[in-house]
Amino acid sequence: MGSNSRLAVAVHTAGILALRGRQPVTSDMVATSVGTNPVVVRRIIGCLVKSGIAEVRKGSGGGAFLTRPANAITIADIYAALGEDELFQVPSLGKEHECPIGRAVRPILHQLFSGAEEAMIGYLAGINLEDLIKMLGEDIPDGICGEISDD
Amino acid sequence: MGSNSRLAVAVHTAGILALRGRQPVTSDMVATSVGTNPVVVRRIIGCLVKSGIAEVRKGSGGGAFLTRPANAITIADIYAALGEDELFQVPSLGKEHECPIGRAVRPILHQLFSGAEEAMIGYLAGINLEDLIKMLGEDIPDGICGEISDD
DNA sequence: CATTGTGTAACTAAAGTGGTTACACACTTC
DNA sequence: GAAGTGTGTAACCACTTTAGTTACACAATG
Repeated sequence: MGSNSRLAVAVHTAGILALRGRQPVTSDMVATSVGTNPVVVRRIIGCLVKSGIAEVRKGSGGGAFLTRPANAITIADIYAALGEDELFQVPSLGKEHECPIGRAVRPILHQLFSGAEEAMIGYLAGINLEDLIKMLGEDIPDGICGEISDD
Repeated sequence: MGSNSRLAVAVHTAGILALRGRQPVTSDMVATSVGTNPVVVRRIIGCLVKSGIAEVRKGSGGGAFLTRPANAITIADIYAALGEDELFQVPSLGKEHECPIGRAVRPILHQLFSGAEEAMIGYLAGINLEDLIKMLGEDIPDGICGEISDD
């Protein structure tokens, strides 16, 4: 694709985990809700686990759940968990035959782009999972895809 | 690649045009400075022209030049000129078998992601080509890759 | 009219994602 | 301990995007 829907899947996943509290959620359930494959979800959840946002219990009755309360997890945390490359790349040049302007511009571009990325991350840092759930509003159903309601 | 170095090329290109003022710059010259192919540069310049930032004169002695003073062109203008997709995509789901949460989450994600992109663009809008040139500092040489100095 | 430079098409190559299948391993539960 | 459940991960395919390159027609200068 080239286009990143990874963050969408990750936020969606984390949102579900937040809704379910300490109830473990299987990758199958999340996949059904997101509309993708369980393996795709597991790859994302793996990122969340690696950065300490989520935890996974294996075996029967297992699944993933958040390690922190929803209001202690920002979207920026989730973004960082994915470990994406920089938004904009500055192509590296050959060492020799380089234009002096070309050489001078590159560090400026780096600075510029990292500033832009910071700005974006700053925005994401201002929203946490609890906010997200609140934004979902009243129409949150009790079950994920009708499969489960609660114990 | 998947990674966007297009913005880097575009900003680099626009920077050179800004440095050269009304002197037309050929795609060959820019390509040498950027370290890429003239065609790649022409594709980028085409975007700049389409959005009114630059103009192109064909034929001998021709090339591209900016239509506005450098301080009237922000990096956000250049970013917009490229016509990139949204930074983060929200995957579209099949219509039927959709989880109610899945359905509720998608518009929230859209809102979230466009907010993030706005934040980034806002940052880019705060920097114009004149700022960029100033950042280059004193070590701006007089020529692009030593080929030309001035008329 | 010759030269120069753009615009564009066409093709190749490389990389990232998503989707899928398959299977070993861990953990729970009985 | 045995069975069942769910994860982790590898392997592979399909698709998309981008960069790079060659080639050539067309426009404009001089």
